[in-house]
Amino acid sequence: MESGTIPLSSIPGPFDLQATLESGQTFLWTRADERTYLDPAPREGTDWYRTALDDQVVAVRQTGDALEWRATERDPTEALRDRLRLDDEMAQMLASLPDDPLIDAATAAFPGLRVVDEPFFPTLVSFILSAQMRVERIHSLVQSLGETYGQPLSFGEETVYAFPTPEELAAATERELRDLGLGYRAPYVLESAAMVADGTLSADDIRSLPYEEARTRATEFVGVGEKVADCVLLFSLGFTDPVPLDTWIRSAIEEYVPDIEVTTYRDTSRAIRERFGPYPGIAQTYVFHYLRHREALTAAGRAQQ
DNA sequence: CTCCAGGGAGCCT
DNA sequence: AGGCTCCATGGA
Repeated sequence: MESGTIPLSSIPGPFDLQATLESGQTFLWTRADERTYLDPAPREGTDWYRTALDDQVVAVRQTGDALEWRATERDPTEALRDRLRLDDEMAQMLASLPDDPLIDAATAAFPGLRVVDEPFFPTLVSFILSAQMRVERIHSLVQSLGETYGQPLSFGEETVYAFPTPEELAAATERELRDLGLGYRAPYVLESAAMVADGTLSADDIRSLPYEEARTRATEFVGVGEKVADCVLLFSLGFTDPVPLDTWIRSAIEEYVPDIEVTTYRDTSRAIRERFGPYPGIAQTYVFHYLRHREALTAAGRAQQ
């Protein structure tokens, strides 16, 4: 077992591991203590979060002045920098966001939240599952897929499962996936996994296109409409434009930006991106996380007084 | 019991 | 193109 630290001083701008991994962008990490999302972290830093990363198990936690890591085979620092976008100049990017009351409140509530850059296929499947599903349950199902179809990797005395490859998942049956609890999404996952496995549509096919064309192309996957396509582009393909228009963001537009008429996805997206520029996806990710937790934040604020 | 969840497919006009 | 309806499942 290897171990080491990444000093927070080497990361430009604020960084918040818990907010980054528990804000519904990625469902590939698990908290070692199995507590639920956004339960308070221990005093001396966050809990350990684990994932399978490049054929080894990596665990990270954040302390007062560093990211500590443990890995079964080799130093994962470079991979962590890529996935958690540790090299982004966050202070500069946050300062460049428009001066808007909602964005200001969201960035102030969780400074250090970063938009992740996770692998394409697990992200595609995760957000196919996300249709009409709570964040916590998406996480539970993604973990179940790993435990059922993914490769086991030892982590000390414990076992961590990699997310299944397209081939491994495409070999499942609809009956099995329905028994796992995927419901009507089971055939969507199977068909899209087969499309990736046989090369019908790849991450590179989508990545190379201009944003709106990429979004349309991604909807060729089964179970992927414009909203899910936006999530995949934002959280796994490096696009900074997507503003996934889910129920939270749509209601936020009606409440905070009433002059934007919510019509078609394309036109609403264009209008909100104009307001959220120059990094609409980052602004959206902050706003989504803030909206889902602002009641708790308000309650905590009252408790402190 | 009802209602709802980071929506999308299929079918209708 | 835009508007319906149905879709599984679990938790509040």
